[in-house]
Amino acid sequence: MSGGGLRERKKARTRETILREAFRLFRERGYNATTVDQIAEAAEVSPATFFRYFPTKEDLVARDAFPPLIEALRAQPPGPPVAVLRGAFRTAFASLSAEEIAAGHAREVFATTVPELLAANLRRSPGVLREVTQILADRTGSDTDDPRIRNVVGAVFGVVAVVWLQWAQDPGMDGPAEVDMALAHLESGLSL
Amino acid sequence: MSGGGLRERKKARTRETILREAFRLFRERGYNATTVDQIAEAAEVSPATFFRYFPTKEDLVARDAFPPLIEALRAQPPGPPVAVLRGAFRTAFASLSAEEIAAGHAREVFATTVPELLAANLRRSPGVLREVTQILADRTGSDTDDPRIRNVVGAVFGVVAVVWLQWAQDPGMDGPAEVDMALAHLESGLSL
DNA sequence: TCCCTTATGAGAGTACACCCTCATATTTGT
DNA sequence: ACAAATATGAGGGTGTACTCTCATAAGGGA
Repeated sequence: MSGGGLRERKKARTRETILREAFRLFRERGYNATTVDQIAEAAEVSPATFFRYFPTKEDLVARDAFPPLIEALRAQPPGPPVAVLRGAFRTAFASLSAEEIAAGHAREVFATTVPELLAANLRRSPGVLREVTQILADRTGSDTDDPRIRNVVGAVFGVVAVVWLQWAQDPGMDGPAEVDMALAHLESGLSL
Repeated sequence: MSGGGLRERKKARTRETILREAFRLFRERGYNATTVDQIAEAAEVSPATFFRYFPTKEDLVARDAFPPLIEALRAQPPGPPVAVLRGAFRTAFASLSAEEIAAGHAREVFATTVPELLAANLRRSPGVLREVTQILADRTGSDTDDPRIRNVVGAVFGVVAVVWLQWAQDPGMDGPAEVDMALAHLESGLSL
């Protein structure tokens, strides 16, 4: 990871500096109130350079589509779809270090706090939803647009989203554990 | 409703003209590619006047938080939460005319297509979720932050959202009916 | 009819994301 | 050590949402 020439390392460091300073400023004065010029100045690069690293300001916060989930989903043993998805979430979280989860959470807090960022993230959600739906359909041998699969995916992600929202507001919460419990609840038919 | 002085009527007409022309332009050239100046010109008002009617461009598309749902929810007979929510959706849709549903759908298509608008709509979603959660908690006599209620709300809205997304892409679909079927499926434990 | 309130237009002005160009500095391969 | 490739800075430029001010016009009540 630390390999590559000096150029690569400098680029990576610049990139991290920009990210770090940007999030610091976001935290201090909010996303909208922070201008690109301010971020550039704090990171000691020119505004032009900022845009060479991040095409848009939103890209600072756009995260990748949680690839571990897809991978974990493929590796799940057979079972009812909700259980399979629950297992996938569990496996995916287990594959991350505590630091990774914490970092992801910090970013997530922004993403759920600032609507513009939420939208930037959501922009790629349909793709994830489709992919998950596709995998589940393949596994169960049903059609891709089987409404039942669609409903399962919707319900699961709805539950996860709601836990996520709550986690963003209550940092003391154990997010992954809470997700698992919530999915167990869904699995058992949302009983009271 | 058509009462009031001439002033009121003119204002209402101006407002509708702006909305109509704006959506026409959006349809023709897209949301981002349509400037406020163009909308103002098409509606034959000055740009300044545009902003007197709509504080921001996004407000053209921001819809109210589907008030019929809240109302219908309060009026539901007692029962398990998922069934109550399902009934609320059914009642809410029934209270709307076909035109209203179609208009809402058209607007929805924009809202799911253009990220900026998605953000504008999402901005009020947490409020709706909280309100629905609150009502359900009151009805069942449980605490507002009872995870079970939270999970139910998440699952229901997740399912509805997924149907909604599909509806936005397939205008031939009977949205309300599909929502009802999907919620019935959820109610029965997402069986395959 | 006269006055008061309010809506509008005109137009200049601001803020900020994002682009372009070109000169300079830094790194890499030879 | 040198040349080619590339990263950066400086700084000017653009588009567009949104604001402000002020003069004019239009509606409403007496």
